[in-house]
Amino acid sequence: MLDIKKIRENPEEVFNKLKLRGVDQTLFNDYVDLDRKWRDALIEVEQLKEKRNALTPKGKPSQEQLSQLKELAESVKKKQDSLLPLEESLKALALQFPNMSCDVVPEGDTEDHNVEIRKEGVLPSFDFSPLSHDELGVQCGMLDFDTAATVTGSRFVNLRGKGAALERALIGFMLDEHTLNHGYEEVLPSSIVNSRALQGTGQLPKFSDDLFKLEDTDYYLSPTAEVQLTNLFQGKVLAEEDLPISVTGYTSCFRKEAGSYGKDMKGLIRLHQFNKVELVKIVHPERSMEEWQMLLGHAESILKKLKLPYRVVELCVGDLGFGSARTVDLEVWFPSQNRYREISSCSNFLDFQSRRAMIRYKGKDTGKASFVHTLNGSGLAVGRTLAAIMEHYQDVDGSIEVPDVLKEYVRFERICKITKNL
RNA sequence: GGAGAGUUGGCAGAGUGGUCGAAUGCGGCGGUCUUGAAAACCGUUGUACCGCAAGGUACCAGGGGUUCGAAUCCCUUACUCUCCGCCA
Repeated sequence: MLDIKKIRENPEEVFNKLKLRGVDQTLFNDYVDLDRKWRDALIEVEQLKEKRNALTPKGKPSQEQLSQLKELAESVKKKQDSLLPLEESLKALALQFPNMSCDVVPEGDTEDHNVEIRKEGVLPSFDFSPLSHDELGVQCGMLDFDTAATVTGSRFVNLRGKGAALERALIGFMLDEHTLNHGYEEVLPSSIVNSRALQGTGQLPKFSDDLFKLEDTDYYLSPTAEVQLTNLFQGKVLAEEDLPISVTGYTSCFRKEAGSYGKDMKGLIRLHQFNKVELVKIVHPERSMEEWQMLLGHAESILKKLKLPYRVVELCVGDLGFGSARTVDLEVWFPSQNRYREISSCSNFLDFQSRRAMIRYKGKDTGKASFVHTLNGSGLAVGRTLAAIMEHYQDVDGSIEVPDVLKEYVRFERICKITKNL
C-alpha cells in the first residue's frame, strides 16, 4: 500500500512512477478526488460530533436537551453513513495500486527488458548430448508424473526413491546453510493462510486467480512462504534494536498457474505444487538495501555450493512483482534447454507490505512507531534446483552424481537408471 | 462435534448505561535523595485519523444493533481457555 500522505503532497510524482507499471490515469485521479471528498465529509462529521458532545450533559438530559440531542444524533448518523461508501471505495482502490519502483530499476514492460548484471560459474560442456531432467528423472525412477496425474492431475509430480531423498536432502541443506551460516531463524509454518495474511503481502485482492481457495472457508493454500513468514509479524510493533529479523522456512507452495497453458508442460519447472525454502527479512528502513544485498548473497551461496552456473538479472519495471520496488532474479543454467531459468527472486518491498500488514518498529530515541521494510527471496526453489542438479550432474550412461555437499545428507553417491518402474 | 468461561492500555487487572481514554499494580521515562547504584518518595507515561494551527474526532477482540448516550445491554464472527467425545 502506498503512503496516502505522499500522494496528497505530490500526486504527479507518484503517478509518474505508477504509470511505468501500467496504472491507469483515470483510476489514479479517481483515488485522489475520492480522498479529497472523504476528508471534506470527515470534517463535517467531526464538527457535528463536536457539537453533540458539547451539548451532552453529565447526567440525565432535560426534555429540551433531549429533543435537541435526538435531532443531532440523527444528522450525525446520516452524515456518518455517507462516509462509509467513500471509505470502502478508497480502501478498495488503495489495495489495487502496485508499489513504486526504485529509480535504479530499468524501464521496460516485459522480461526482454530485464538487465543481466553478471554471470557466475562455468557452463558445462558435455561430450554427449545431455538429457533433460524429466527424461533422466523418469529413467532413474526419481520422478513419477504418471501416477501424480492419476492421483491428482497434470502439473503434479510424485518424487520417488532417491529422487524423494535428494529433494529432502536439498531442503535440509538449504535450511542448514541459512540457519547455521547466515543467521536465520527456522520456521516451519502452516500451509494454509487466510485472506488477511494474503492481503498483507499483496497476493490479494488482485491475484486471487492464481490461488487455490478452500471451499466454504476464508482459507487458501499458500502460494509462497513469503506470506506465512512475513505475516509472522503482522500487526506488531517491534523494538528497533531487534532489527533486522531474519527468518527462513521450507514450505510447499501451491499455485494455479492460470494463463500458463502449454508453458513448461514437462518436468519440474512449473507445477501446481512445489517446495521452496524462503528467506524473509524485517529490516530498518535505512538499512534495507544493504540487507537486500545480503539476502541475495545468501540465496547465491546455495547455487555456489552446489556448483551450478547462474546469472543475476535485474528485473525491469514491467516484470516486477506487484509489491516489489526492486527485484533481482537468480537464473540457473539448464543444459537441456540451453538457457537460464529463474530459480530465485529476491525483492525489496520497502514499506509496501508493512503498511498493509501493519508491521512497525518503535524508534529507540524517538519512541515513535514507523513502518519497517520487508525483503524476501527464494533460497531456493527446491524442485527447480533438483532439476538443475540432475541435468548438470548427469553422465553419459544416464546416471546422476550426487553433488558433494549433499552426499552427507543422502548417504549415496550416485543415482542410476532402473530397469523396472512400479 | 457437544457444554461452559473468557477477550479491557507494554504487561497484570478493576469497571453501577451518562462524571470512563478508562481505577489500581508492575514496567517505561524524568526528578529528589546518594560518591555511584538500589530502595524510598514525587511527577509523568496509549494509538490512529482530520486540521496550517488552535484544536477536534475516534478507539476497551472484529462487525452489526438498541439508546439522546454503550467498555457496560442484545446479535454475530474470530480467537483463547476448561470439560466431554473423536483423532495423528
